[in-house]
Amino acid sequence: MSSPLSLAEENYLKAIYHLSENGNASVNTNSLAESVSTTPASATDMVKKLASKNLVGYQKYKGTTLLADGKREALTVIRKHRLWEVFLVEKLSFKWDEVHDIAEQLEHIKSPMLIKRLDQFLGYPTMDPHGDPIPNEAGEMKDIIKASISKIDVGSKGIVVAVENDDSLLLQHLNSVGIKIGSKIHIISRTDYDGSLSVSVDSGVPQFISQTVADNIMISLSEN
Amino acid sequence: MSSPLSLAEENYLKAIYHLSENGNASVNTNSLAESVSTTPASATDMVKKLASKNLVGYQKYKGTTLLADGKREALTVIRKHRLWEVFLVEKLSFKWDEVHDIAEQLEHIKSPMLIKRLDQFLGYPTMDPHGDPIPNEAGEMKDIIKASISKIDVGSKGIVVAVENDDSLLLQHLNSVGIKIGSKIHIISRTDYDGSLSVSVDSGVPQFISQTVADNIMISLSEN
DNA sequence: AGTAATTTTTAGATATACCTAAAAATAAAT
DNA sequence: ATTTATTTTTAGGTATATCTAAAAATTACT
Ligand SMILES: [Mn+2]
Ligand SMILES: [Mn+2]
Ligand SMILES: [Mn+2]
Ligand SMILES: [Mn+2]
Repeated sequence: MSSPLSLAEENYLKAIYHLSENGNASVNTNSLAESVSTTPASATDMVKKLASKNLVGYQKYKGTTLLADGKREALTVIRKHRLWEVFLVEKLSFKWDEVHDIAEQLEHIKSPMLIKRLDQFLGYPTMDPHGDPIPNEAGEMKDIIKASISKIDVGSKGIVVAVENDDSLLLQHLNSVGIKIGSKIHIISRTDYDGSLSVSVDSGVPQFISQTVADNIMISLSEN
Repeated sequence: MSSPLSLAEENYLKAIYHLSENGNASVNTNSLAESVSTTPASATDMVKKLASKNLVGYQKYKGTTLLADGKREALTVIRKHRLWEVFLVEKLSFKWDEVHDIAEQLEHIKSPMLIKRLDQFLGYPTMDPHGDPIPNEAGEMKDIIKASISKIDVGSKGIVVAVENDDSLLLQHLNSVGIKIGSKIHIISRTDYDGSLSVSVDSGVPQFISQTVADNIMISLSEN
């Protein structure tokens, strides 16, 4: 039916998806243009083309919304992007912050079979190295909770997505415990009396974390 | 210095490399056009552009030759293509004959680090799943010998690249021994008296192969 | 050598995805 | 309610990589 999408079309759909907070809100032309690093004039051109393919809804001066097909395409690209990021970090030992640009290229490879096999090879991950959820083939993804580890159930596993304090003493301390953005955290136990935690970092031996420190560590975990 | 090559430019350079038998001979416009599935007019246009970038030598009506820079670029693309083919077969369980089209896309991903890491992840392979040699970072590759397993030293390992006989009884027999195009063969021992062999197929238990059968099995192995 | 066949190049167009500059519509401010 | 500022669209172009049709050069054949 529809010709395969070009790299540019895929990037626009993905940008619209992100800017519309998961495909709900309407996106204005200037933000879209900025998001794909182009001019508003070019964005208008592209949005018209996407509208003619029934991927987005568009009315002059009124913004752009994803239609069902466009949302599906966007989620497919996001799925590929995040799966490749997992591959790069888990299999090729890239760091958390080195993978985005490579994934921006890999996300456009066209082969449903490749993605199926990659997903299997990676053990069907539900979260990427940045703590963002990976859509399944149907475009569904688990809800992701982002919260301080001082407020999360014992037994939970997640990825450090932020440290809410740039005190260099704190950062040095985290360094000594091996906690950094992208670390995998497993909450082993909590002492109710003082709120201190025992956590495993990147599958290592349990580490003691005081509540003061725990308050600053934000992790991302998928519900269920 | 030079702007990154486009996908089209990379494909032309690769085609010129293959058509010129490894960058030596000169390539005529019609074959080049056919090889990249385009018209001779388009090939002429592209060859002019590549010549202006000093990647190929070109004189009207006299054909095209790879220059040093063009050959280097071609070999980089071929290296990437073959490494990705190994990845697809070894890690994602694709069949020998399913990987080419996907590798045609993956070969254009731009990231020297990615290829370095991929190479390491794969254990620095020297041959792709089709028995073709993988150039190293400097563009050098091992010589590949293609010969019948009845004429190859005990201890050698290689990949089945052809079966020189389409007798259905032979093919059925090979099937029962698990030998097919792309199989990894390890020659365990040879009985001098009748030329029969004991070989391991895809790292399995040793199999008995008579000389009559062995004569028909062509494998590809890297010299060293 | 002269003609015919083939190969290759040029000329002129098309589609994609950009751009700048100007016009039009919408939103904000007085 | 005007005026002003911002956003968005249109108009007109550019670069890449294609195409077809026609011209030119080379090669092959009597
Ligand atoms: Mn990313
Ligand atoms: Mn990510
Ligand atoms: Mn191939
Ligand atoms: Mn190959």
